[in-house]
Formats: sequence, C-alpha cells, structure tokens
Amino acid sequence: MYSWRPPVSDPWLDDAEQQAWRGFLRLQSRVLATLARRLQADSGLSLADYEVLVALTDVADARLRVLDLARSLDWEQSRMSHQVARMTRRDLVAREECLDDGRGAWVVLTPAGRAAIEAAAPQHVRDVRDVFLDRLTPAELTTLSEVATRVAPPHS
Amino acid sequence: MYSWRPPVSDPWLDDAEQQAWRGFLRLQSRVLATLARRLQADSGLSLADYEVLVALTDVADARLRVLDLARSLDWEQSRMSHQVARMTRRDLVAREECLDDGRGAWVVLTPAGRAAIEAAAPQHVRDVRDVFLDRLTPAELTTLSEVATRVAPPHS
DNA sequence: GAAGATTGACTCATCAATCTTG
DNA sequence: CAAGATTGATGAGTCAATCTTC
Repeated sequence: MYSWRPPVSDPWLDDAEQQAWRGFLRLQSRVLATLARRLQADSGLSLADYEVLVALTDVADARLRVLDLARSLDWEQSRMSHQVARMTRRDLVAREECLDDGRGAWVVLTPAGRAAIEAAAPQHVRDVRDVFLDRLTPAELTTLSEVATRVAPPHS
Repeated sequence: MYSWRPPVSDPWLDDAEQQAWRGFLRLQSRVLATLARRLQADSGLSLADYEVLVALTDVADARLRVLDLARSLDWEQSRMSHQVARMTRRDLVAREECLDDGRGAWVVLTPAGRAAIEAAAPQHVRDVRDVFLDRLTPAELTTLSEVATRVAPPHS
C-alpha cells in the first residue's frame, strides 16, 4: 500500500478550489475597499496612514527608525519611505536625524498625527467589526487566525 | 435570564479580534504580493491583467461589454476603463464599436492576449496552490468559501 | 435626464538606481 | 562593499468631471 497520488496532468483548479480562491479574492477586495472608503470619508486617512499611526502610538516615545517601522508593518523599505514622505507633507509624522547612526532616520509622531489617529480610531474599529469581525462565528475567527500563521511566509 | 451584553465602553479590539483582523491583513497582503511578484516575473502580467484575460476566455467569442466585464470582476467602471486602456496599448485586448448600442464598446481578446494567458496559466495555478490552497485543510477551505459568501456585500 | 464609457488628477505600491555613512 | 534610506519612473486604483448616445 503506497501513499500514491496520480500525477496531475490537468493544471486547473477544481470547483472547491475555484470557490475558495475566488472567494478569498472577493472577500479581500471588498473588505478592504469598504474600510478604505469609510476611513477616507470619515477621517481623511488612508488605511496605510492608519497602520503607520497605530504602529507609532504602540511604541514608547512614539518614534521608530524607518526600517523598524517597515519591518513592523511587513512593508518594503521604499514603500515606507514614500509613505513617510507623504505623511510628512501633511504633518502627521516628522523625520528626525539619528544621532548614533548617521545613515538612519527617526520617524516621529506629531501632535497632529496623534490627534488624527485618536479621532479616527473609534469609528474605524466599529467599521472593522461591522464589515468583518461581526460576520464571523467564534470558530471561524479562530480558524482564520490559525490559517494566517501558516499561509504566506514573508518572502519568496 | 436575559441575553444581555454589557455596553461596550471601550472601543478597542480584544486579543482574539486583534489576532484575527491583523492575521487577515497579513495573510491577504502576503499572498497577493507573492503571487503578483511571481506572475509578473514569469509572464509579464499583473494580477489585474490576468483576471481580465480569464474573464474574456470564459465567455463565448471572447468579448464582453466594458460594464459586463467590470461587473463580472466586481470592479468600478472607471478602473475597468483604465485597465482596458493599458492592456490595449500592449495589444492584449482590443476595443470594438458596439453596433446595437452606440454608447457601448466591446472588449475583445486578441490573439496575443490569448497566447499570454495560455502561457501564464499553468504556472500561476501552481503558484496559487503553492502559496495558498495547499496550506489549507479541506475543512478550512470549506470554511473560507462559506465566509466569503457572507462577508462584505458589494457596496456600503 | 440617465446610462455607458472615458479622462484627468491624485494617491499608492513596486522596482531599479542612487546617495551616504558604517 | 553592506546597510539605511531616498528618489524617479511606471503601473494601479479612486474620485469627480465630462462626453455621447439612449
């Protein structure tokens, strides 16, 4: 008795696979599009802005090195740099020189940035519940957390 | 015995909610980023290109009205229009006048478009399995399909 | 006027190239 | 030369405005 599977000659997805994959794509795009639209309309922030502001409020002194900020969000360095540039123009964050490492730079939360995230958070959290969390059973919630840890490693 | 829940004074997410929501965000961005990178490297197509080409090969005559194409992908009209414009420049699709409705336009798959999707599909399907499907148990796959039908309706 | 579609301006993300300091 | 970071070009997506035909 071998553990044998026939070679897959046909590369297409079967119905269950199709449904899961297409479903994931639709789920993902609708959830994010809805939240982005609401957040933008209510607070003038993009989801990217929001994530950056949250990351900064989460640390002592509300300041992080560019690369650490990028790593904490799982972003590329250059994306981070562009984002910080846009947010600096709007005075949500500020750049500061790094004294111990001349190559580095700090990203610092500004008072305006803090005010923006505090104003935006309550409604955004309600929206996340409304659009996503409240539509899942506790079991599904657990399954999702579980799956997230297993699927899609950082690179490759 | 009422079914009572204390009023939520604190708007934040609890740990399980945090984990599910953050997990979903990471899952989503990593899966899509990985697939987009591989598809682009192997075939010179974006995920958006790929979806459009698949939608066209799925219908008789490989032609669709712009709005029907947009609806079948759950896209906005203007996004569709921009996408078709870019793909037309690369000769993956072509625009054609619509005879019965002077306002309308057909989007037609070109031979180059067909060649591109046929060349790209086998590896992309393998990638979808590799990055996503093969990392889910059958039960998780079912759960996901189920959730997708319930979460995030088209608008709002 | 409403429907089908396009356009322009703007924000975002990625890639490759670059610049500076270690 | 590596590491930290920025820049410029390009492809994508959204919104509001527009144009044409019904």
